[in-house]
Amino acid sequence: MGHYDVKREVTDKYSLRGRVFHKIREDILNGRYKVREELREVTIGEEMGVSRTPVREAFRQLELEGLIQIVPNKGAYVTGITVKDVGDIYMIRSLLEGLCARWATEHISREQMEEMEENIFLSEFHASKGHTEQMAELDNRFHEIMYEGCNSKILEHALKDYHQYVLRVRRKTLSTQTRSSASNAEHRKIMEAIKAGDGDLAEQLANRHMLNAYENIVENGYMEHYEEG
Amino acid sequence: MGHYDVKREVTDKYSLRGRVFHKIREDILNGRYKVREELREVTIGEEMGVSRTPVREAFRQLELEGLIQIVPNKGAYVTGITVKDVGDIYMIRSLLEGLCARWATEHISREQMEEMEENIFLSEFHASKGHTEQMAELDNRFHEIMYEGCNSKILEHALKDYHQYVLRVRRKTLSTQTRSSASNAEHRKIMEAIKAGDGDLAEQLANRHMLNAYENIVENGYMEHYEEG
DNA sequence: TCCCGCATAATTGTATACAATTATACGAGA
DNA sequence: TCTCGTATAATTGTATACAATTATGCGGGA
Repeated sequence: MGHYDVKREVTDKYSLRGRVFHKIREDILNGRYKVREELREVTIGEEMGVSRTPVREAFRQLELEGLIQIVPNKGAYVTGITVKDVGDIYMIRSLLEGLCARWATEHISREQMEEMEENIFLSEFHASKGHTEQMAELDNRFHEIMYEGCNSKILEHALKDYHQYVLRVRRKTLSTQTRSSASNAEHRKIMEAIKAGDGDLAEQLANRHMLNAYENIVENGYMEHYEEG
Repeated sequence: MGHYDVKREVTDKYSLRGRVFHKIREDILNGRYKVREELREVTIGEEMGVSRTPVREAFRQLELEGLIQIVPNKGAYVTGITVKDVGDIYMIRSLLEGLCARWATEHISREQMEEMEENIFLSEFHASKGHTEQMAELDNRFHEIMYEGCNSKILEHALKDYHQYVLRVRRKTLSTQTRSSASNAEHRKIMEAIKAGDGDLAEQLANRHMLNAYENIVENGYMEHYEEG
């Protein structure tokens, strides 16, 4: 997990290596590359019209992110997210989102607070209309606002990382109306606790929010196509 | 992070990139390269008698480990840890080490348990002799055993990351006799809780262990030469 | 048929050449 | 003297060539 440095994350996209990195990452998260699939340097290079050099460098980064595994002199293989991994991540997130909510209570800016309120307002509107796509987008954004509002680059980066990592599962989860509405209600309560300056409550609610999301995933069998763990 | 992992860690050291990676890493942690110092590809390559290619790949890995920062088209700079970063990491670690201890209680293997007991035995021996170097090494190892024993690749990865990240501070901390002894005592209690199968207690103790370590750092001003946050 | 060994191909590891970008130095003009 | 612009050097980014390693296929022998 790379720490901090927002600047780089942007600039990176304009180098070939950065583009290769982001593309492979997306392709893995979107399921284009299957688990255990071997990624060849030349093949990917040809696909993107670049040489092996930037591809190799991207591989090294992807390995440290845990998305692929490089066996020396052999190749790069897509690592799978197991059912257990998803569970672990939700447990970890439960703790960290709680901490994040607590810190956000202390450090969130006026603008961020306003965006959060607006986010919930909009979510409730789209919920009443059944706009699942927008709701999913707003749900993601709610968490990002909180990450940014906690005033900790380290925690923000860690949470964004995990958030990304379980994106495939989340997309499915939020497509169901009932969970999405429940999620909205939980967001509102978290927001209100942050606004009221009640750090303990905010932490507890954010904590519970993650556990609820995970329970929903398990109950509905959204992980059925993941690896056994 | 599957079955190939161990092989790679070993083989890695016999590739040029692996050697470069480990050497730079050591040099940064040992303070040979100062914060904000620029690392040049050719210079390091010449020092080690290799070309830029393996050096560049090592840089990409070091960046994700958070030890250096690469500014596109400019260079690689040794990153500084801010005082706030260290604090944030210890708060995050407090939560995650707690979770790790709880999970270790449920999943630690017989061999790992034995190594943990041996670790504490040895630590106490070296403490009585005043061998600070060995004590620091054993302290690090204690945590790694717990990380490995929690049976979660995700959590293990995250904790090893943070562990490594604050290593520079830790080396100073553990060089003081008093904290080191206190740390030993806390390790023993954690180990006993794990062995007794008391997950709640193990979590609580591991939690407290991190907070104590952090308090010690703050009280003794070990972060005075770090960046302002 | 099965298994071994060797030649060949495919793939990764490293070095080098060249392109693009950024830093530096120096002189002209005010 | 100071500032700006340009030429030059230094450094990183990418492509390509070659070396080392690993995979593949085929023939011979039991």
